[in-house]
Amino acid sequence: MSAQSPDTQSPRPRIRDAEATKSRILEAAKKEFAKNGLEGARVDAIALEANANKRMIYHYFESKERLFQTVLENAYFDIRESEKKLDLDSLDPREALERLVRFTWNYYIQNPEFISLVNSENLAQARHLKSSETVKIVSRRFVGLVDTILKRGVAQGLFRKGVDPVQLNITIAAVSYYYFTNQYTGSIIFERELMSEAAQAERIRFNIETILRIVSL
Amino acid sequence: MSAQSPDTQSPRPRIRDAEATKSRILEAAKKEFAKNGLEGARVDAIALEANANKRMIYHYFESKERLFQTVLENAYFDIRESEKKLDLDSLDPREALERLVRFTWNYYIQNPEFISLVNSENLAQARHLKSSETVKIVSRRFVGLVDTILKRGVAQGLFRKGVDPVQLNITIAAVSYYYFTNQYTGSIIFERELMSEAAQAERIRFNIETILRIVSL
DNA sequence: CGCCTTTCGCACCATATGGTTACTTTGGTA
DNA sequence: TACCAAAGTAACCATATGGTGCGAAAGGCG
Repeated sequence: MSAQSPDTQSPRPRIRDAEATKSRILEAAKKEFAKNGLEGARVDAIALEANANKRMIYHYFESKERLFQTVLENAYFDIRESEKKLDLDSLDPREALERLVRFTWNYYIQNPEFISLVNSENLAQARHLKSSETVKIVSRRFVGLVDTILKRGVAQGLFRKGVDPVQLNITIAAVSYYYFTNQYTGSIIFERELMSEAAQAERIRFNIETILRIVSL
Repeated sequence: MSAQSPDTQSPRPRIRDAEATKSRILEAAKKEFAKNGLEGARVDAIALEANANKRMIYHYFESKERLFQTVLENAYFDIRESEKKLDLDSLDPREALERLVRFTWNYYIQNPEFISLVNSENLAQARHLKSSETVKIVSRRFVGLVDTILKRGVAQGLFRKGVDPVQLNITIAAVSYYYFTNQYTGSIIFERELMSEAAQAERIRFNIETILRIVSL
């Protein structure tokens, strides 16, 4: 990089961009909260990582707690947005379920912060989510997704009747979520490298089979 | 309460009981770590709850980190001890699986700290468990449990062949564990009281059915 | 009984942490 | 172009926190 000016100590002109700064803070906060939990996360570390001044965090987000809340709400919003793009209604019900199971897995892989954030929120007894209307709204659509698939499967004589869509939903999340969130203790207890490519492929297969067996006649 | 003596400020004679003190500290630590996580837990709070002096914690356990490690190892030891008492080998394979699923559920209900401790340890990337030989040993027996049931089921023509006992083990834990650890966010997202007696009974039923469907022919 | 190891308690420390005060700089606009 | 609200910075603060130094008392043992 060449010298921009012959200044003795060019105090690089501060760029004013509120949106960019906010977004850098949010990204850094997501990382830090995910890595160290709500209590373990350090506001100074977030400021540093975001390349922002700590004061800005309090300026835009009021407190560490509220920053966490914003990060969490965004995380829920993002996963539900991704689900919207799945277009499951055009698929055979069995394939739709399989795609949903695969999607869940891949989302956790690509967004490892999500699980950790949710864990932190549960440790906090969901006190940040209680007041969040957005999360409730986006979640409703999500539950409807599986319900529709189930109904279509039953109508086509592919699935058995009486499967509770909420229980199925929970189970679809559970079989992937548990695997990831307990990957460290799991690898020790089962004396098996759970995160290798081979192990992952095997687990996805098993999960798809599990979910299809739940709904099968 | 009557005055025990006419002393001006009877400094109640200190009772010396190392084992009792250690055990009170461990119990208090389990509670505090489970409630607030490894980072959120406060050593002062543990001392207070244990009715012990903070100095004793460092005397017996060296550091907060090592105290956590001890609590965690004990927790794993306890759950494996309980499983030993299940006597699954005398049961019909299907009933053995059902009993194991029920046991897992009940254990989490009766020992809510367990899940939270394991979550904390995974946030810490299992760094406290890595050096623990005891955990590895007691875990081995645990995996063998399901393997035996599966083999017996296959031999009796009740279960299909080729089910990986580790995958099944993980799934048995997953369907209960996820439900509990995400009970707070879950109740919001699914807009349903997940911890009512009725909801719990329904979930146990669903879990048993899920596990039996995985192994069925 | 007197000794001495172990258990226990108080006061204290260095540091880290969430949060704030007070100030400077930027850049859109009247 | 001068103004001023908003964006940004640095130094600072009160407090909480994990961890210790050191002395006192308990009680088993010779």
